[in-house]
Amino acid sequence: MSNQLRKHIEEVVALSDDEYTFVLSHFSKEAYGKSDFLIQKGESVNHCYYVISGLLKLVYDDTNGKEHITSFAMENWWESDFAAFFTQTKAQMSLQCIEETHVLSISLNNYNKLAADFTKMEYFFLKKSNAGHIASQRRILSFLTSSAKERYEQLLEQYPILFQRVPKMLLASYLGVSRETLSRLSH
Amino acid sequence: MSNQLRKHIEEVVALSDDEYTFVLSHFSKEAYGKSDFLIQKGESVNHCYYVISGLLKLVYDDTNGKEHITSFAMENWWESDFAAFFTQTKAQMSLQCIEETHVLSISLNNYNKLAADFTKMEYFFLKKSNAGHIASQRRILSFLTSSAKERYEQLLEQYPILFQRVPKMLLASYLGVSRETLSRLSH
DNA sequence: TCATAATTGTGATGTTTGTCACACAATAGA
DNA sequence: TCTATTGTGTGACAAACATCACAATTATGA
Repeated sequence: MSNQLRKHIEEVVALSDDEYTFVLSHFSKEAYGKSDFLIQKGESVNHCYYVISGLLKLVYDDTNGKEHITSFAMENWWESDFAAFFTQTKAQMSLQCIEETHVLSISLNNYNKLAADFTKMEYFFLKKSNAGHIASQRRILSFLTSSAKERYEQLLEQYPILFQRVPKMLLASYLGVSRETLSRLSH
Repeated sequence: MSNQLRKHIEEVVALSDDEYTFVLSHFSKEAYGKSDFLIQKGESVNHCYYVISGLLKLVYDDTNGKEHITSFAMENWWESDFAAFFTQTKAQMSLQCIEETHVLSISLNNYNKLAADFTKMEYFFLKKSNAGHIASQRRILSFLTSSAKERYEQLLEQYPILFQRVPKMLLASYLGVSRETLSRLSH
C-alpha cells in the first residue's frame, strides 16, 4: 500500500494508522493513459483528484476553439473543475492527461462525509483550499504586474521541470501568449 | 446588535442564538475613514476582515511605484492579505479604504480557535475558501481568454455598482490596463 | 520502419495596448 | 468659497504581442 497520500496529509496534520486507513477508504485508485480525459467539458464532475504520479492539464476551450490552460497538476497536487465539482454543475473545463497518470479520486459525497466525520481532514481541506486561493492570487498578480517575458521567466524559475515535461505550446497557453511569441521570448 | 454577519453565515450553516453570540465574540468591530489603511505593506498581518459596509481595495505596489489592484472588497466580503495572514509573514500588499468602511475583524488566533472549537465555522470557512478559490480561477480565465475590452464589459456586467463607487483609474488597475486605454474602451 | 501528426522556429505584417504630453473637470479640505 | 489635489479625455507615437504563412524538426503509432 502506497503511503504517498499519508505523507502529503501529514505535512498538515498527523494521522494514526487507523485514521489513515479510514481516510484512504474514501478514495479510489485510478490510472489513465496519455491524453485520456478525467473530466470532459459539459459532463458532470463527480470527483476531485489527488495526483500520485504523472501530469494533467486543466483546460478551457473558448468559443474560437482555442484552448487555454488554467493550471497544470503534478505529483501531490489536487485538481478538478472545482466550480463544477462543488456546485454540482456541468464542467466548463476539461481535465486531461499530458502523461500517463495515477490518481486517487474522491467523490463529492465522500469529500463531504470525510470532512464532516473527521475534523482533521476538514482542517486539512481548509488548509489546502486556502493555499490554492493564495496560489491563484499570485497568478492574478503576475498577469497584472508582469509582461509575457517576465511571466515566462517566473515560470521557468518556479517550475523548471515543466519545461522538460510539457510542449512549449502548452506553456504558452498557460502563460497567456501565442506559441510564436513564447518561442521568441525564450532566446 | 447587528446580525448582518449572522445572516451571511446562515447562508451556509444555521446557527442558534448562543452559537452566534459565541462566534461574534471572536470578532471586534472597527471603523475606518476614507483612504485609511487596514493593512500596510511590510507590516505583519494579524487580522482578516469581514466588510459590513464600505469599500476596500487590496493593492500591490510594484517596483516602479505603480499600483495594481488584486481585488475590491464590498459588503459581505472577506478580505486580507491571505498569504501573509495565514503564513504569518509580512504583508506584500496593502488593504486600504476607498470609502468609509465598517468591518468585523478576526485575529489568526481567533480564526484558528473558532475553526477548531466549532465545526460549523470550520465548515463555513472551508466553503468560503473554496468559493474564493473558484472566483480567483474565474479571474485568471478572464486574463487568458479575454481582451481588455472584453474584461471591461464582463466587469461592467458582473459588478455595475463598482462603476458608480470607484474612480475609473482604479478599475483600470484592477483590469490590468492603463487608465488611458480604459477611457478609450468605454465608448 | 515509415508515414502521419504534432511541435517548433522565424519572417512579414497588423492590431492592441502602453506611454508621454497636455488640457480640462471634479472633488476635498482649509 | 477657494485652492490643491485627484481624476478624466484625447492626440501622437512607441512597444508588445497576435496572426498568417511556411519550412523544418521531432514524436507517435500502425
